[in-house]
Amino acid sequence: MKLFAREGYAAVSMRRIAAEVGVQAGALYNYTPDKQSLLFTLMHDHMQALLAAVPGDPKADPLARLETFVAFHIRYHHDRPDEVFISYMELRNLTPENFAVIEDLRRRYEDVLESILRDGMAAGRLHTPDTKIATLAVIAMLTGVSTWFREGGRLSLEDITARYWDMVRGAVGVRAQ
Amino acid sequence: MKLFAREGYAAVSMRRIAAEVGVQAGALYNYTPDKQSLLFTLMHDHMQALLAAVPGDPKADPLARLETFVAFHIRYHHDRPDEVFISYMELRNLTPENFAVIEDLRRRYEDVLESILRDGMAAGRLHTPDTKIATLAVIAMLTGVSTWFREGGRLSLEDITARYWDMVRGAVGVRAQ
DNA sequence: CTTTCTAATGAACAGGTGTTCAGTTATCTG
DNA sequence: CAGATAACTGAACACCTGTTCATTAGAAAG
Repeated sequence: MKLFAREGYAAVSMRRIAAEVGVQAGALYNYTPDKQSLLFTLMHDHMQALLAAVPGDPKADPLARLETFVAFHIRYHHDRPDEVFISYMELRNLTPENFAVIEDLRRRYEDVLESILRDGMAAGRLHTPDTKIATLAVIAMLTGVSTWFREGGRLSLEDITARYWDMVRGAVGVRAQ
Repeated sequence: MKLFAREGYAAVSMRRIAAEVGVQAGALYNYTPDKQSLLFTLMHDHMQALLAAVPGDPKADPLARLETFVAFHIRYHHDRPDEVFISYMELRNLTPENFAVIEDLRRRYEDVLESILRDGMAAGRLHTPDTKIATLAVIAMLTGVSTWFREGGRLSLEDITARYWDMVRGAVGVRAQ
């Protein structure tokens, strides 16, 4: 995972992976049928864990759920930079069948946010003309944090989360109280 | 560019590039000193063209400039999917020196948006506690369009641009008139 | 201590990698 | 037309690629 994240799937050889864990290349094939499965397993495990971890209580207040989602997304992605990086960068190195599986999991994650936005609309707590577009925009915005945030900078992750919560509220038309 | 965008720098060989343009691999070296320069030139040209094309009249109304920037970013990136994809995905395949050059150009592009936000704040037309964070959030949000937008879908690029202009306004705290 | 089972090695396979360069072919100039 | 310049080929270099497999080493069980 470290090597794939740092240098990319195509640029890392099985021999390098083997050296990293202290064996010869042949030994890897006791654990994976091939290199492709290695990549797919990393991405699949990550997406499964993401879906299992995302909080989603349909009975709670939509705005509270939205705030929870924003904080969750930023924190979860921040804590797993390698997994996140691979899952966004190495999609094109998956076989079509494997790609379809990951795409489906990703869509299900997006659906969590879109449900929140739809419930928020129904409850009149927010106003956005297109919940699908808003979902994609919010996720792109939040995921962007992991491309530039580094510990020890001007702002803490809590500061960042507060700023993004402001921006998300504005973007999806939450009226001031 | 097509091959790098579609399959990735590391996965494409000089022989494949040569075949694509109808020559032998050796002939490519009449035009580029090495493969790395090929990648760097693509990215460098793209970033230079982007910076040359971005509209930025400092005397105009900040809100009008912001709307222009949003429409420009979406349109410009939509029209150059391969360049955009390479410039975001292949950063790690640049040598450190080349990476620094591209990073600098990217920062200069971000500065264009941040200037607009700062002027908007000074003019009291928008309200965002951190223009740097807002800049990164807005650019991530807008760039995300090119990862999912396909011609002929439910919405036209003009529809999308209108929705994103709504969301950007909300995100950076533009008060309703 | 021997047998059984698991796990790792290291060589081999068939092919691919970026890059160089002497030699050939094509194009342009006078 | 000949001469000069430019462009391209194709072989070569030294090495790396994912994957397989007979053989060896290590650990667990009886």
